[in-house]
Amino acid sequence: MATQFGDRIRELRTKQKMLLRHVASQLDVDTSIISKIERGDRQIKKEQIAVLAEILKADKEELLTLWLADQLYNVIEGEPMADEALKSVSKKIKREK
Amino acid sequence: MATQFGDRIRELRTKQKMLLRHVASQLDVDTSIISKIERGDRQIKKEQIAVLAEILKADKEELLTLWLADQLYNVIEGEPMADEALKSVSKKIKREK
DNA sequence: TTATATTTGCCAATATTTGTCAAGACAATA
DNA sequence: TATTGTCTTGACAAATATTGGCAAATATAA
Repeated sequence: MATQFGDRIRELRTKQKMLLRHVASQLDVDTSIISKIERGDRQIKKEQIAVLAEILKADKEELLTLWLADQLYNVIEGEPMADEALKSVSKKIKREK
Repeated sequence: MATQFGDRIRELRTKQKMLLRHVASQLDVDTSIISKIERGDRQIKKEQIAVLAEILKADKEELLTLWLADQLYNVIEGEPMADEALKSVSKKIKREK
């Protein structure tokens, strides 16, 4: 299962003609980790997102938003009550503002 | 930090004058676990929700929805991009239907 | 083919989650 | 005050999940 985050960072990387190992060495992990993250096999750790954004010269907030959306999706995937739960949370954070 | 789920099941339990140990023994866990779940100190396991709904004679879907909302909230709590991420996920699940 | 890039499966280390137990807080009441 | 029953809390161990590295397999390009 692909992730929005993974698809996006692969797009960013390949458009800049960077190799997995370029990203990997800067993030200080094995090449295979980046491969897995891009393909949605693994989730990147939240703290790594900002670093990755720098490496890819990408907007940190954009990547974080995509990552959050993936996390949210993991929670509600396949849940019949997903819609209700999402609405409830939306209301809650609006109240908080 | 209280949870919607915890608040609700405590309400259901006390209104029926059930004790923590009544629920605990039926769920086959220690009393302290139920206490913590009600107070939001711990998350209940998803598989336990249906069982708990039976114990409390509650609507399974209602409890599951509350639980999902709590999980979603955990993901986006304190995130500036929470709103965007939520919208993105809502759209995605609508497309899926 | 050869060389390079990416993917995949598996492993050990680490981190997180789960439940138990024991001690303590609290309220009701004898 | 002492006792009883309920609930709460923290420390701990066991079970589970996550993480990254390695090496082999597979793709891609020249």
